[in-house]
Amino acid sequence: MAYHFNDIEAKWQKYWAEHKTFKAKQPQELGEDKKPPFYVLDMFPYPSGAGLHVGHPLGYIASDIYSRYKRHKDFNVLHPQGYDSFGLPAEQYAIQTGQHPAKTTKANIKRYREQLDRIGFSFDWDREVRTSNPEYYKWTQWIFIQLFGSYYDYDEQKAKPISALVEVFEQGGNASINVACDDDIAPFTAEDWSSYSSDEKEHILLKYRLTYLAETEVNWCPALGTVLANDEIVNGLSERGSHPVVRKKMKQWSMRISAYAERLLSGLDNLEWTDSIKDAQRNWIGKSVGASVNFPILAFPEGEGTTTPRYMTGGNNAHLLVEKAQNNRKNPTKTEAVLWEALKGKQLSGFKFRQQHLIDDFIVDFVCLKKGLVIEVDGKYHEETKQYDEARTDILNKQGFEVMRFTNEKVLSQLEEVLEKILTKLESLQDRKGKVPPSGARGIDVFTTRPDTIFGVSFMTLAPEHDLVKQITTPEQKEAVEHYIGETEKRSERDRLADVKTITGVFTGAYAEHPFTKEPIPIWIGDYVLASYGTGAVMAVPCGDQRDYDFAKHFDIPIPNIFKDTDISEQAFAEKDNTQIANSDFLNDLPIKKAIKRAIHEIESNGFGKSKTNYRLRDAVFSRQRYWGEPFPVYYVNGLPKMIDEKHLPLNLPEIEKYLPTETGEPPLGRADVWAWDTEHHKVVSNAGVNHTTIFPLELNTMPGWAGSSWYMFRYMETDKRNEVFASKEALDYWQNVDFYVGGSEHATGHLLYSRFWTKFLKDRGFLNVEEPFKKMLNQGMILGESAFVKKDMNANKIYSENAVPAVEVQKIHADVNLVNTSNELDIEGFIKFRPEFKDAEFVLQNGKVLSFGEDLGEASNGTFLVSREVEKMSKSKYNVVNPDDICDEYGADALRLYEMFLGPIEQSKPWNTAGLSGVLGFLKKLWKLYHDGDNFVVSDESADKKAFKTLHKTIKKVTEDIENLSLNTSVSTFMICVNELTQLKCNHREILEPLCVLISPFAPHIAEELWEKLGHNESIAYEAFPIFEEKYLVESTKVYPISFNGKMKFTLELDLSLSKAEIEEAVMQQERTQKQLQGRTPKKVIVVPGKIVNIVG
RNA sequence: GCUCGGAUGGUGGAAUUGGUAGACACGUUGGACUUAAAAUCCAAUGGCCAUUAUGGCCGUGCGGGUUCAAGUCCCGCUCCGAGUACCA
Repeated sequence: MAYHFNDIEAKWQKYWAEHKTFKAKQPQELGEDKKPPFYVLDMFPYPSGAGLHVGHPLGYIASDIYSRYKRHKDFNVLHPQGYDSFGLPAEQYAIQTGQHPAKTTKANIKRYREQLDRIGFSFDWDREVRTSNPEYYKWTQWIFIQLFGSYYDYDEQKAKPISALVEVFEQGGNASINVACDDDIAPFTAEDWSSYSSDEKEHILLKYRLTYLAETEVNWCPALGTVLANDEIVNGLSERGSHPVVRKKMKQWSMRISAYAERLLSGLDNLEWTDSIKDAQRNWIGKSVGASVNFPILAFPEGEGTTTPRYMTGGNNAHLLVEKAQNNRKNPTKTEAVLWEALKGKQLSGFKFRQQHLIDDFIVDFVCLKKGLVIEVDGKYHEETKQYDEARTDILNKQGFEVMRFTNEKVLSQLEEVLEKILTKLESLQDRKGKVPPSGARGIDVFTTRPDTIFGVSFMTLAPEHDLVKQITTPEQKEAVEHYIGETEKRSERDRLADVKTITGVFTGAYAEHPFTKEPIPIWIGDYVLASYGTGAVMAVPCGDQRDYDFAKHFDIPIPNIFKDTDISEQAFAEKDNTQIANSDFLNDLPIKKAIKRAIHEIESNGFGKSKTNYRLRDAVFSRQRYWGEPFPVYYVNGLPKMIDEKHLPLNLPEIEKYLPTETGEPPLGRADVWAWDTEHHKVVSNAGVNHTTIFPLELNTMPGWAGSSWYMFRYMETDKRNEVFASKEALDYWQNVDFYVGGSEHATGHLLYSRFWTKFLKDRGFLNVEEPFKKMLNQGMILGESAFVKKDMNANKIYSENAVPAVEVQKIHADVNLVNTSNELDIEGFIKFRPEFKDAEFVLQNGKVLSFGEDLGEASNGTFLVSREVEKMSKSKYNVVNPDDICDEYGADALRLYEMFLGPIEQSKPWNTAGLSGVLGFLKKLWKLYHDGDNFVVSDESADKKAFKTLHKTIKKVTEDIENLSLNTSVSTFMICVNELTQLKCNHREILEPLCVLISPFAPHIAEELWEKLGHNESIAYEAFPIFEEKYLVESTKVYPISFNGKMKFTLELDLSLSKAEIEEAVMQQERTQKQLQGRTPKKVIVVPGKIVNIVG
């Protein structure tokens, strides 16, 4: 009787579905049966319109094998499946066709289910979830409300209800709390708090909630009326339609995931995940330890009042002159000294003068900034020509300064007269115009991981977007700075990052003061500093940081060296080991690690800053301007968000006519007519009713794709009470978390991070009792397609077979792989139907024969047409998609399952080759034959011989180990070897074939069930005990020793395992072949490893 | 640049702690069966040189090293893949 896989597979798939064979038991159903739970989960698919290709089931097959194995091992296995059914493709399809996304999603799911069912997965479909079902997203909304109602306490490292924070505020304000919050919160006392209105209180609380509304910078495309993700922008234009994109601030919901940075990082240590995924998360979280330091800004001189014009009047190159000016001050000429004696300390009728002051790119001798009067004396520093003096005066005039010049002689001989002239002039002048500096800005906070290099600071750089930039920029530099900011705004963040080589920046004209040396430090802006990381400002240490170094070189900023015995003439010295600090006051001669500690100590004890840990992880924007997503359970009262009461969930997605944003740029939900919340009747009502007293507008954004997928693993745990709870306590206590998770590694920093975040949050608030969602994870590789190409003459309508290409320029064109057989022969007729544009083309066959349209293409067998093959990602656009349905039709589901496993290590990417399936199909046929004699099922009840037992137990051992290690490709090989050996032995004994059937059932469940039934069992094989390996069947008395000479194996020799080392050596040396190899030489050494090898050296 | 993987026949891959490199398949070649094809079965298949042989030499990306013995361990490269990126 032949192996009719189609009938067998259909029969058992039906059986499993009817008997609910794979239904997992809830704890209360277990009764006496105290099976331990085991939860195996696949990352649920997004049901796309394209259906499944042969690459998709790879992970599902692996997890299915594992699930079935665990059932054989007597676990209560939970192995569910569902659909991540909200998402962009359905919405885009809806925009194009007007079809409701729910409709297409439903159709896609139906198709997915049909395809999945054909492969024989042991899913418990009773627990299916769909993220777009209101009964599911009710709980996604519920979790959002819990997040809104929570804040994060850093001291306790957990989330707590917001009501606890209100109590803290009532008792002591916000001065001494250590909680996660926005960074722009003003301090307030308990009295302040009680004096606030409830709206004010709400505004403040919003800055502490774990999900909050905030102005976020987004890529806004006015033409498309939507926000674009970074990868939807190419060269500053939208990918679709090439419309301009601008950075725009929008009110968006954000998730305060940054609060969990430390726990997300430390939690990784205990997970059985691959190092590469853990590393990706560690990088993403990006913890760096260092210090935050405050650099005071010199813009606000003491004692001059707030009406005084700016102190800083230097130009773009002024930083180069600072040192010179200092020198000049220290070493004045005689004339300067005399005049300064008379001017300093507001002696001259209370007018304050400064000496050797920077204005634009000049150092002027004296200046009264209030009146804008410059006094210059001729001396050793002014040997310039008259022309130069005039040019200089001209520039100073343009900057709003009057210039008076006196000769040395005049000052020395007629000081009184000079002073009088100056005073007269001063009194005749209006106050110089200047912006009033704000009182709030006290300095620039920077974050550094290298506080030890603080004495190497020679400038500071702010991100162009930094709030302080506008405040500190001097009038002289205003134009340059504004121009620069304008230029950077035009570039998207991504472009900026891509173009690392070009060094750009501009001097603000402002100076900060070094906290230790009190020296002025020029403040620049540059786009190599990111507003989004740290404080958006850096203390630049060019000798120790390559980017600072490059910037300094480019703008000719000094590069002081603070590393002992290092050469920084070519590049910065960024190493942390084997060097000591120099030119750094109290840090001199300290090795770097000690210097860091000392520097932090000094910074803290002087009040310049404090030690700080910084994380790269940013809060996640949670709003999308889309239709096909979860609606927020939020309505707005006076612009303040309010949550809909939990009792009234779900808030269903409204119906709209078109799925595009509105004409006014609102998200698609802005098109809904019935989208207002009636707080009296607790229901959604028409927008017309909005009165802002009882009826309020609802949120128009929807949640992002990762909302629903961040908690679905817990939803599967519940069966009955799905409407009352997202999962009952009993169920959560029993199943705990996912024991084994299977999916692609592309979710390393998305889904896998967000679900860890939500799990931790739900645990903090007592809704879950596990800290992590997924204990062990397997990341399957991608199955690649073997694309087929024909070669077309670039200049003629001629298409060539692989080996018939003449010396002309050709172009490769994809041919659908379904038109190519396993020998790479193309079905030309099919190709013309597939690409009608070539219906008039000539086809040059392998033998040079030319076929063209009109001829009988069936005659193509007179010569073949071959395609060339190339491995590419499997995708519709490359016409290399292989449909699992076709494989099931032709080879069977069991063959498909075995083949996908047999291809290679599961985590590795590898090309699909349909031809290879004949190997596994042949194996299944051989397996089938073991149980049959011709057409009859024949199994002997006599006892099997030793060899058969040895083969069986060898197989049990290897397969058990392989499944545990997830080396599923080698277990398929092992089965092949086993069946080959048993065939050789003509073994048809029940005591061998029955365990073999169980052994193979996780891999090829249909054939196993069929054979099991034929063996006389009337229950499914699914819960049979897995065969246990017994050592005794493998015990050997002899070993075939490889005998090697100088490490090279020359021949083998079978020897008794009981022999001692000496006996083995003797036996080997007696061999004629040994003597032949030695050719009369005496071996220097003979290495004998009993049971392994003999090596003769000499 | 940084982080993590990887490189073995014509192809996918095996070799779990250093111990017979190439398991198991695909493909190819030859043969049997057949009117023929399919299916099935048998044999060969890393390269080179031999062929009277149970024969010799070379072989796991490249160059060194450790060892009786290296695909496996160490040092230095090259190339490929993935992730991430001016992270201060």
